[in-house]
Amino acid sequence: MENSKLKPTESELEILQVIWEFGSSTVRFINDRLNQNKKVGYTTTLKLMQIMTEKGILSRNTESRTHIYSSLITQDEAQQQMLDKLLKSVFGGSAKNLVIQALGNHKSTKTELEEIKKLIQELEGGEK
Amino acid sequence: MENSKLKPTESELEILQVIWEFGSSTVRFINDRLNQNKKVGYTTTLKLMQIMTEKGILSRNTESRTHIYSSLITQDEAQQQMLDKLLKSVFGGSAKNLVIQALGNHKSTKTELEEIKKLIQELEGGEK
DNA sequence: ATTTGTTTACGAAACTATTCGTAGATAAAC
DNA sequence: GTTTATCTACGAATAGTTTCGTAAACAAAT
Repeated sequence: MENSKLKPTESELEILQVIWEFGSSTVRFINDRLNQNKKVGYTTTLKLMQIMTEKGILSRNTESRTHIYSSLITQDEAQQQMLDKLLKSVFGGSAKNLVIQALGNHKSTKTELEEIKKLIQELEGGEK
Repeated sequence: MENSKLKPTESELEILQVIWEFGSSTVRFINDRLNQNKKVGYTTTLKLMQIMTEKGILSRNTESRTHIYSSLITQDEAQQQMLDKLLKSVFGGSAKNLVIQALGNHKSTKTELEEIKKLIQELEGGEK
């Protein structure tokens, strides 16, 4: 309920992704990771992470000289929030359309499809 | 293949949504629509639509004094593109996770769920 | 014809996001 | 202990987005 309004920017999401995948990290580690995809200066990443800390997206442990940053928002929260936004802004609020696009255009394994089917069964059971 | 790189901003999406829903429109019409949700000046909307035209997101018919704007990108294209981005940036590329979140947290009718199940059947049939 | 209203064009202000250079502190290497 | 490398802090430049005021052209109303 606290951070319900937080919407990470593009660059901030890239940083969050690293933390979500590898856990709390240093600026160095994250910057190295980012540089596997595109060139970005160390102080750029540092600055971004400092800003994110001010915004309440990250927290940091400053005990040692090299600070260690953690995410204050879970991947789940971010997923939920951004999905909501996309749903409203581009899919006219229809989850069905979104799901159909997602399934239709991105290969999913048979196992994955089975899992989704199972979920649908449960949902159908739960609703009247 | 032309506009594959176009990523509409927040405000631009709001304008596109109106055009997608009602078809080619004037600035006046779109601005009135937008003002049903939030206050926004006429010239603000005008300016945005002019910029969108420069970017190649909209085209316009200037025969009469009151210009008529059309979208150069379809809702489908926008959906596909933004879904891709969301998938990569927040869902680690897993369409399954995205679908599960979408279905789990947004009420869908039984009919909708059936349609999705049908789609999955087709997909399973098509794949080996 | 004059006033009033509507439209486009233009420019610039306000705000946000992104980038990085420089300086100073601390640690590591020698 | 001096040099070298690494780190944070800070400020500022750049770029992108959003906002709107003003002016000029034109149309409608009177």
